[in-house]
Amino acid sequence: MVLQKRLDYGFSGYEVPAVPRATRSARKRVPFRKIVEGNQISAFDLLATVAGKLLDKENDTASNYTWSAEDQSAAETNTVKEERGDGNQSLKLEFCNQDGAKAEFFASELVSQTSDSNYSSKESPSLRNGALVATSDCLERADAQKLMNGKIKKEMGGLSCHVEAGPSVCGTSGDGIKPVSENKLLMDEELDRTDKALIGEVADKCSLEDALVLDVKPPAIVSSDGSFKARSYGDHNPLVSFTAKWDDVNVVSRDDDEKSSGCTHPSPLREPFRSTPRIVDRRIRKILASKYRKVAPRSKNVTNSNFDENLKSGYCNRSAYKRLRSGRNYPFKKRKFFYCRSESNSDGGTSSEGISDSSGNNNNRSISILYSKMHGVTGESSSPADQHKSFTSSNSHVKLRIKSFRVPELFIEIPESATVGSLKRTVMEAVTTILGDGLCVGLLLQGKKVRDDNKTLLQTGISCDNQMDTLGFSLEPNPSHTSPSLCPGGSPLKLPRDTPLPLSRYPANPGLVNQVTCDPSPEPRKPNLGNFIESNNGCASSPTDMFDKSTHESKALLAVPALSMETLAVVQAHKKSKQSEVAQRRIRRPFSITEVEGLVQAVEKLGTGRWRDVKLRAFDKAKHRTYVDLKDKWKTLLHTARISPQQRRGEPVPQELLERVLNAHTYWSQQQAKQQPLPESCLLYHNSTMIASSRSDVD
DNA sequence: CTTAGGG
DNA sequence: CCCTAAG
Repeated sequence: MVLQKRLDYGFSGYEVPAVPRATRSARKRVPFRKIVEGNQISAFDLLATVAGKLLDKENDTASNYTWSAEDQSAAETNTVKEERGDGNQSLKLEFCNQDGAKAEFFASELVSQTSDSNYSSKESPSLRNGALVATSDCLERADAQKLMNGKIKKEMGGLSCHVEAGPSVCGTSGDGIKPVSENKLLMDEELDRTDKALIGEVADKCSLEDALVLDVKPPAIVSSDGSFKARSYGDHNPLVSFTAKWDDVNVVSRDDDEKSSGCTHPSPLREPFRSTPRIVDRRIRKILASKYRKVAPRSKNVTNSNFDENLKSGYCNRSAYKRLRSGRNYPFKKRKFFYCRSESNSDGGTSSEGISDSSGNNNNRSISILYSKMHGVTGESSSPADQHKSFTSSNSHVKLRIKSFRVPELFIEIPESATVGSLKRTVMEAVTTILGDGLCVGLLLQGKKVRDDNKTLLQTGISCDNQMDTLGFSLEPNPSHTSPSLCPGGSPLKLPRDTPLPLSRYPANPGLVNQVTCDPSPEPRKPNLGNFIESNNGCASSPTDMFDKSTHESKALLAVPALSMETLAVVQAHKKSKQSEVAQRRIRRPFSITEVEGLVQAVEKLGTGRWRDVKLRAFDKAKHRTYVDLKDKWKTLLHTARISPQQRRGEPVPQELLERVLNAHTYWSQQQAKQQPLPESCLLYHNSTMIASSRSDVD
């Protein structure tokens, strides 16, 4: 069974620009939180939710308008259209992604006003609140994304698994997740009076799970009998399926005239569900024709928009297999952690071990940072005036501006000897796992950007003794992924200076810029610098000693992005015995000439098939060089020696060494060939040509 | 755990 | 550098 990856993210209080209509105020702060299945956040999801919340508050005069936005990151085309019918309003959001999955999202205005409370109160209390409903015409797909309204969840009682907003869930480990109440407090501070009132209203009206938490994407299947089946992933009940009759599902039903009929009614649907796809198709085609091509197709991201692709079940399975297969932890291979952690729902248990587990017992001098605050900041965005302009310049298009967001609980442990670049990459990897590609991470230290990726953290001034609150990370659009044409209107996303926001969880849009400031970690740090010196001592005789004085052997980087409390906990449960399981790709440490010299020498002596001996002989004290590393280095050396000098990169290896590499290789190949009887054909070939020539002077 | 190779 | 199949 494929376990779904779940991602919990949310925003609160980011600004939504004015719906292009004069009667609407310039911007609305829209608090919301939502959870999706899959690890890809797209503007699509964002938009759907935002739109829903936006309309929640937009109860003014009925008039049709259309607005849309395009997701820069995922090459999805989003169209948001408001429809009105029966005096109720609904918002429809259409999108399609590359692989043809099409879905429609409906954000129905269901906030109960006094006028419509007559039907909503009893049979479906949750319908009183804003709900987001989606349909999909890819029902066959196991990963078809569905939206359910709050009612389903509510009726399932304990299955409303995504109500993580509650302090009981968020605050368990006391490691930086703020209870909602506190968040709300912060939120309020951020808002001006008007917005404050607005949010208060919403909060009052909606329960957490119905309004602030919009549970958007549980995989669902619509069976032939018209019942709506969905799987819900409970905190403690990983895969619980339940069904609900369509009658109970609040779906927007539409006719071809595109008028909404009864979208806000909990009453039975009049229209067979199957009729929807047809309409969808039509619309999708339209969208495709008009807009889709404008979105620069970036294949990688595009594919990532497939939720099921992000399940990476393959990774997980393989990793599990590996864990079973061997218990080694050397070299550290923990990368898969990122891919597997959230699937581990099947482990079921949540754990209170928290992250402390992961950093414990680490004797390396490392900085444990608990990034508990992330808020956006941008230096590059234009002036507020420009931004405002960009929002209002083009009618019928919505430009979302996320003022800030926060990625909670990005836990990172990294040696001081690590480079800034590796730190960035570590953070990036953590974040990317959540967001998908399209972002890069910037590092700010005391407000200044740290650009030199090659400086070590120590050199940069990031050390144990440092106040971690001076450190900041920024999520920036990946330069290689820039696609200027964000929306038909042509005005790109502008990102303003931001203010920290509370409830927010994960950012959704690669067009965004945000910053991460990190608090001092509650984790016990390991500030014993004594070993530092030692670990590089006493190896003066080895060729590797000249190298890398500044780096002590570093435990692999460790980054634990927090997806949610559950996933975090699951991870902990997973590796109770192996704390170091969570780590990162090792730092790249180019071989110095001295090291190459030592390697060549050892191989000349020992041959190419005895890497363990080579390691022992020449790199015994270089703990970061494994025999596999040496083997790999030899491989690359050989390659380097064979290519033209122009094609070589990196620190040039003396030609003399390269020739020794070649000679040693041919010699030992020959030795090997002598021992193992060759096929006759080979024998003939070898005898006649190459062998004799280059075996002379080795050893 | 080591080797050998592909990624 | 990582990952894995094979010894």
